[in-house]
Amino acid sequence: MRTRFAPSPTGFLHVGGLRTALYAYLLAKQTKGKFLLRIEDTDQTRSVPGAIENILATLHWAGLHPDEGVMLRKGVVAQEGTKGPYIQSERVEIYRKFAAELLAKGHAYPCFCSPERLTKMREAQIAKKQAPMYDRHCLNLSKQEIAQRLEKGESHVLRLRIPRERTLTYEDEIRGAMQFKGHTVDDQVLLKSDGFPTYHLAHVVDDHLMEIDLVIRGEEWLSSTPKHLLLFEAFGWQPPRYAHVPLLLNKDKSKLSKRQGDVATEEYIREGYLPEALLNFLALLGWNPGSEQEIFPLAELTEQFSLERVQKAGAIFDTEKLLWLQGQWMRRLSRQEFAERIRPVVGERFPDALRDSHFPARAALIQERLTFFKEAPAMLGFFYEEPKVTVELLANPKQKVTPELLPKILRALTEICEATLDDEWTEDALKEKVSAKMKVEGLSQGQILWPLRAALTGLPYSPGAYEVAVALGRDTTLTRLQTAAARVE
RNA sequence: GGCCCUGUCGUCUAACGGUUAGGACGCCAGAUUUUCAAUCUGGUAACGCGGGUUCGAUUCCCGCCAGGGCUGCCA
Repeated sequence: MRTRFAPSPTGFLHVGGLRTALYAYLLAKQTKGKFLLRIEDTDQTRSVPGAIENILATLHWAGLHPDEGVMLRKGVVAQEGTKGPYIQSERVEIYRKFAAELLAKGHAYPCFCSPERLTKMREAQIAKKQAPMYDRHCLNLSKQEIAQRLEKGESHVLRLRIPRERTLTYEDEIRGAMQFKGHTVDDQVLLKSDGFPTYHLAHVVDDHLMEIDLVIRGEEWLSSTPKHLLLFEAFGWQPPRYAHVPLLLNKDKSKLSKRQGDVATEEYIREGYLPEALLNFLALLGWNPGSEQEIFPLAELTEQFSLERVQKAGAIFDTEKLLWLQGQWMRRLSRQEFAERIRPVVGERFPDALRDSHFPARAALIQERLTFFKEAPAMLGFFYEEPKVTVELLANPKQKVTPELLPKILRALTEICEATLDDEWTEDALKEKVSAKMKVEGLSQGQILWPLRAALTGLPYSPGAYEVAVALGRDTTLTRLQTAAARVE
């Protein structure tokens, strides 16, 4: 199966677009077909420089690599495939040729109406509570007049002539049987006065020429589908199957917009989300596996995805679950990869981390405690700089550690550590000695371990006392205990 | 206004005539625990409304209501 994703280069990649791209990608991969990327830049006024690179880079981050069409090669925009060009602005001659065919066959007609007249016409229609639609003023022009005005080079567009008496039907892959009455469909502009095609013409021509057999796009295109069907028919082409995916919604259920939150995929990249987490989240917004599985690597999505299980109703883009998925995916990283990923992040603030041979072991202590890599420096800082230990931190009412008790506790801890040699400096050995000491001194676990952990880390919460002591080593542990002891005297 | 789409816990969703309406996130409680996370257990919470059809409707039909999309020489 050949599917495509066809964004407009108007800025960033919208998360809704990413989901559409994901679905198209999954179906292509599932059928061992091709996933194409086409750029729809027929609106000269909206194209933004750099947007193509930006969108491609984001798709690359997500791992949705196009097999054909526009793609990034060594960071540069390139086009690959035999059915190009894949950037619509480079295809205008093609569209003009097909537009001429439509004109010749009588499926389209030139329209000379000025924007002003059209605006007035619409206003009048609305005032009369009529549906705003082109009144076919130019359809009634005589052949000579048309020829004359064309001859003069008068500005005009080309409109699709909708057979008003027809009823257009098709079977949507997601929504089922669809039906539209011709007289409710407007005579759509196909070719603009600047010679560029509108989306409608370009979509039909391109998806036919590029042999796309399944068009996956947002629900906002549902009501223009009859126009597209008519175009395929006018050209005598087999139309593709259509799957209109439900919209992603704001909290108030309106179409997801920039105004009400982060809709740019880049924003989530910047936040530090893993592509696996975002894709997993997006896949489940509108699709379900029919099982109770929640965690889906891309490969499993590819295996299990099906349009039959795509939801018809729109889904509110609520990122709470995304956060949870992010945590899940963090924990799924191998220890080694996790360490490699956070090392540069920690190194930015603590250069020593870059040279630290113990770094992987230390990183392992926080893997299940963080959600984003950027949290790592704050959590591992105590390995690379002296913690700021205060009496307030060392004492803890909940653990029944009073300031008065601290000297005694810290002395006990120091004794334990002094009595534990380097070669027996393990969690088990320390545990054993600590519990023996507890009994002798009449202290509870909390009373002895809270101050130990606090003295070593300077943090109200952190990995456990024993883990930290072992990761820090005997010497540093003793030094920090002494520092803390000095503080409480 | 017209056309079209949609309607199950707060959110994402399962169910395809008969279920104590299931799961996940969130939230709450408990367990674990030196802290914070993580983890485990339990709890909270939904079929928009009204008519049909049927022995029986969340499920099928109709109407209503609500929300949304489109209604551009934007995509």
